[in-house]
Amino acid sequence: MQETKDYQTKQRNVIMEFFQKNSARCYNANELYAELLKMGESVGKTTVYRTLENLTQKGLLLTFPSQDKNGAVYQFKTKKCEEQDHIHLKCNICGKLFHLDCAIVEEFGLHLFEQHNFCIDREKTVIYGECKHCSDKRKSK
Amino acid sequence: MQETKDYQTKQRNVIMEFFQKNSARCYNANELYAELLKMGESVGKTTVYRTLENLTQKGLLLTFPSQDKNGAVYQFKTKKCEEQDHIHLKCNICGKLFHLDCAIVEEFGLHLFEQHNFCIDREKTVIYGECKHCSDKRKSK
DNA sequence: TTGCGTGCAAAGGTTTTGCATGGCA
DNA sequence: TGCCATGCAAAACCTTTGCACGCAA
Repeated sequence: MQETKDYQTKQRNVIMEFFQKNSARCYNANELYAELLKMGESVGKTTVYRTLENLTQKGLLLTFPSQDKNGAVYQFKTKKCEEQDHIHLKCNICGKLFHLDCAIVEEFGLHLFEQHNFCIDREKTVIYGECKHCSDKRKSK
Repeated sequence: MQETKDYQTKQRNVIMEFFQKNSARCYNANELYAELLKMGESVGKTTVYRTLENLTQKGLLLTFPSQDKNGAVYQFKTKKCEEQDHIHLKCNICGKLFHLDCAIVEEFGLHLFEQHNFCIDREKTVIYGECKHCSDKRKSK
């Protein structure tokens, strides 16, 4: 789509630092825009969008298609994400992302491939559900 | 959100019949609108949206959040979808939906729950990848 | 007849594009 | 200096809402 040039600009650095510091959760374009404003680091909304796309293409951010009406969300791609055989779990309630880094992923993928002729795309696949924290909270109410 | 009343209207029937006849793949609102037009069964776009929501609420359609920029996609919910312990596989290439109806789903869910404290949401989770048909086609090129 | 369903027009929200200006290398 | 990045305004989309009219029950 767009070439990946690489000028080191203030805006790009600010956004990248923001995601690194807040790597536990994901943000949509608006939230990011608002957070940057709050920090006094105003970045135009157009630039926010273009930077999000650019960083995703470079493999520095993960992009999740919107599950609600608030648009796609973005999250810092940690070292863990580079590891081959893991998959993402995402909590419907708190939105937190977990890395399922376990032999079962390999087993599951192999089973799908051998028994069902389906080759899983680990990058794109996200398993939705409820994490322990949110499930405990819900039950204690 | 919206109450689920149930008037039997021409538009609703047309849309429902369309999905039943084309249950192998999914359509977004625009595609559905265009297909109906092509068939000479003009249905207003507003009605298309409202009907898609209505049918989804009634459990007659599956709704998948958009993976691309073309909006959410909808597909007929076959009898298979009612069965408890299955999960959806979706091919990135042809868009076809498969039903993984196999003991491994139960195993996988149990493992996630017991070992990782994560309770999978089978309705919302879609496993993306490449189906045999598309993978064969790609390899033969 | 009652009240939901329909569809037009318009609004709302997210994301993209055109274009002049600014800033990195 | 050359060229990409930025950001404003405007456009392009998808989707929802308001409202008057149509139609099923």
